[in-house]
Amino acid sequence: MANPMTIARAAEKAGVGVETIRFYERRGLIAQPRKPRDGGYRHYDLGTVERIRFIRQAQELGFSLREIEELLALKTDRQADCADVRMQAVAKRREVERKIGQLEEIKSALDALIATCPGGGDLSACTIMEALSHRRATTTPTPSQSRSGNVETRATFRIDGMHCDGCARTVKAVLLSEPGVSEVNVSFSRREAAIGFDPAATNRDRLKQSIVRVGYSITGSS
Amino acid sequence: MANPMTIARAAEKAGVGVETIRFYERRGLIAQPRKPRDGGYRHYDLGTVERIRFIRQAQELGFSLREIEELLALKTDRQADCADVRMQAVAKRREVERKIGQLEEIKSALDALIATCPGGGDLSACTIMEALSHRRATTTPTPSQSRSGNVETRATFRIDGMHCDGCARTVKAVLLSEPGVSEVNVSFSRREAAIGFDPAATNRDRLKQSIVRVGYSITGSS
DNA sequence: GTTGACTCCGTACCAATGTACGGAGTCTAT
DNA sequence: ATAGACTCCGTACATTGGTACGGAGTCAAC
Repeated sequence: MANPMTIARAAEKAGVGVETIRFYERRGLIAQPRKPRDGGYRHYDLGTVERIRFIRQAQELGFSLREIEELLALKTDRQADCADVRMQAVAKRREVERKIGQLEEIKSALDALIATCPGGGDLSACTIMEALSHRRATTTPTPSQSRSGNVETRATFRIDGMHCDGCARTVKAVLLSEPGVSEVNVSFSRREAAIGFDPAATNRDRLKQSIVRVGYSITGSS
Repeated sequence: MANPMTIARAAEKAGVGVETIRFYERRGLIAQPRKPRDGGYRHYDLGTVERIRFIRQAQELGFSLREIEELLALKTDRQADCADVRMQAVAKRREVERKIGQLEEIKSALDALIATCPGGGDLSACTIMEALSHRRATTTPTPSQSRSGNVETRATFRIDGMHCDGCARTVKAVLLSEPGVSEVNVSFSRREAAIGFDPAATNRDRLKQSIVRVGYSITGSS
């Protein structure tokens, strides 16, 4: 072995800093290679470099180290199924979508403020400052949660990710295949699904999950 | 004075916790009212409550405490002009827009991953894990990767099953997530995909497969 | 056989935005 | 006058993802 890979070389190959590797080792994301028996420096192998690259790729997609830990655990789990991974990805997409939505709201609010601003002059006339002082929160109040008996219940979900009527049909079919669902209307144009179901046989969360599992996301419900 | 406003009441009026007020005081965002001469508890006035509300409103619009500090400084500055405030708002909007763009990119990448995933089965077949292990960073466009001396090759596929522009975008995202693919144009109206790729990294069959896997079919190629 | 680069390890620190704790003082109602 | 609630103050902790430092050991080259 002419040139064993020490930590700095591994870091370079993986595109991270030496301290970052040590940090990942402390976090348990990667195993710390054992020192050679005769002492001296640790030797890193390509598998570890690969693992670090995996971590960075996942980070770029918005996964946190904690989530990546789970992904890596799946990797070595013989029982693990591709569906597990897919669910993580779908959940993450939903999260990203939610964040985008929030930022869009912020942007509109800023747009509105900027639009009304006279653009100059005394601060006392500044509509932005004015607005910041008195604007009401945009956050929605708590909806009342009426836990019903076994009467037929209705739910409406706002769905993101549908591209066309074909997508809407897929969603409808999936919902109809769920137990306890009696009636479904999915509108592609309104991006929503209206569902009638028996609360004794299923619940909103199960319905949501069934939609998410086929690759769409729920951005609201009523 | 019947009922002086102590910190807990101020906190409640402002909609924050007591500790948060203390924290803002330490940060210098709000002044700490002086204790009455006879000792005892501090009295808060409505101006302070108003100021705290201002802070929270600005936070909701994405301003950091540091930025809010500047905004608040402007507030008491006789020289300050409305244009200063407006500039802050415009800068913040740009920042928000940039963040949205980044998240959109992440979302597309996730979309592509989710779309290619078989949705179940052994992990070794999981395209998401596969992609995370080998996906090239999106941050490095590296357009002139001509290190291999390979010729860029072009292919055009005729695709069946696309319903809308959303489908076309899906196909595009999927193709771009394939290794070796440098350029993709998918036209929904013409039902075709034009692809530029590195023949050393992939081939026409792999590209076709990636399209078929997400639910479309190839009816011709050139 | 020494110099310079690198590694090892523990620990401390960074940013941002709070939250929590503990002990002592104070206020208010009964 | 005493219980219970509240305040004051300083300090520590939480979260996320690393960076930085310092002293000691090790390796390779000249």
